[in-house]
Amino acid sequence: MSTKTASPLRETLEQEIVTGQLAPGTRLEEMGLAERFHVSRTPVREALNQLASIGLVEIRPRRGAVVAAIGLKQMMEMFEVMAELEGMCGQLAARRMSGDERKKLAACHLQGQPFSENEDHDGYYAANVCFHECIYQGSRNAYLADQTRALRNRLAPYRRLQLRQRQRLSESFQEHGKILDAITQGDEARAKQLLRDHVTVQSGSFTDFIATLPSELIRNSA
Amino acid sequence: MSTKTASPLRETLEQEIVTGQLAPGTRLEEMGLAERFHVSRTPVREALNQLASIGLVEIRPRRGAVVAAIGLKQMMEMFEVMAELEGMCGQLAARRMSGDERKKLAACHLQGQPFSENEDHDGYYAANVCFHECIYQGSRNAYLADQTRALRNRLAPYRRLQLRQRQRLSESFQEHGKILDAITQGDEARAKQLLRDHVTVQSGSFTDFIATLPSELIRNSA
DNA sequence: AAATAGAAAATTGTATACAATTTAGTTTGA
DNA sequence: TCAAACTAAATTGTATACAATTTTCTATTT
Repeated sequence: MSTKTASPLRETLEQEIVTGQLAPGTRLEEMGLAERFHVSRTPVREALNQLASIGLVEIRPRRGAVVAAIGLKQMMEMFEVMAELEGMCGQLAARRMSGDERKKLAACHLQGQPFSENEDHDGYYAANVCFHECIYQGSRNAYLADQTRALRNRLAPYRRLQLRQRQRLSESFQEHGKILDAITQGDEARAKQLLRDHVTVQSGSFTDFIATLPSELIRNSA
Repeated sequence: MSTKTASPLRETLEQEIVTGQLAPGTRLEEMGLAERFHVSRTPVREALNQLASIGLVEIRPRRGAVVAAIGLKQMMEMFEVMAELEGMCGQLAARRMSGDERKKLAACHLQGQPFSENEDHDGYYAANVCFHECIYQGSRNAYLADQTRALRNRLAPYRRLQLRQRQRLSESFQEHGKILDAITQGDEARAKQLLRDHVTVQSGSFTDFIATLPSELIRNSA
């Protein structure tokens, strides 16, 4: 909505939430944010509204805004949807990607190799985003890409922790290799299945994933 | 966000957009809406923000808000996603619905029969919503249900027109019957496929659908 | 007469002021 | 000493005022 003030504000907060700088459950007081960004409460409220609409913050009427803490049930639900959307992206990408796009995807993949070998989590995280972004674009469905990206961002604070597990990096990299093959060969069904699995169970059991999450990040009674 | 004022305002506007009372492309001036609802511009802006986040209105910075007009390309993209989400709902519903829920779905289905036979479009539309809502609930995935419902609402102004086509009602009713069967029998794959087709091509060609849309409703250059 | 430039009006974005509700702190009672 | 109730402070929701940009209308020139 707002152009000059509220928009950068939204982006900054979104970034901090997605990266985990602002942990789920953190209170977001309008006055505090207004002072921090040297603006009035009005654009702050707009930004919070927008973040609430994405689901990144939760606004309880008359009781302020907090960084959204996702309950266990809801998180499983979101991963279930995420898997399907990622799978769909992969399927469409396998069908529709141009030759150049396939080459670029391969390049993105290789770019992650050194990070994977050196266990550079932050580096691999960036390469990982790039790889998946390529697939989103390749689906040739901008709306699907937007939705999938939004959900990925919303789950990012949790997925990020997951990638910190030992050996998760090399596993992820190997899976990317298989996905790249399937897409390169135009094998829609296989690309879909691989991407679905890649996201959901992340090659290990979902229970393992849950077990590694700090309990503070999970809302207890929701 | 806001409780007393902005929330009902949002619901009213959303309803009017979804039902087509406010046609795509209609300008939404803040002052005008403020006077109409006897409130200030502040809650109006909040409501518009929320509607923009759902995608029901488009806000161009410094240039006001209009009811979102979906371009042809984007509409096809959204239908593609919608089909997948509906199919997923059907698949999960076939797997997870309780006996009672299946009975309720059957009841919803039968409820639409008279409307279908009498060509009562408004009546059938309501029954149709009920039928699909049952499936959403049955997926036991509240997040998926929310997303699917939101997309359905966003496409509602266009789908509504489609249902007005001759014989579309009885076709839809017959398809519902098959879907009900698949879900009742727990045939996940078939339920998924049937619901996918039900949404997308709507049993006829997508081109036919496009051809029946008034050109005013489609944004020409986007 | 048409087109362009300028000015005025209207509309959006932001800030501030006010009202209402919630939360926290203190006091009083059992 | 603990609990409950009342008061005060803080925070959110709404309204209004002001600033900035866009749009429209008019006037002048070609």
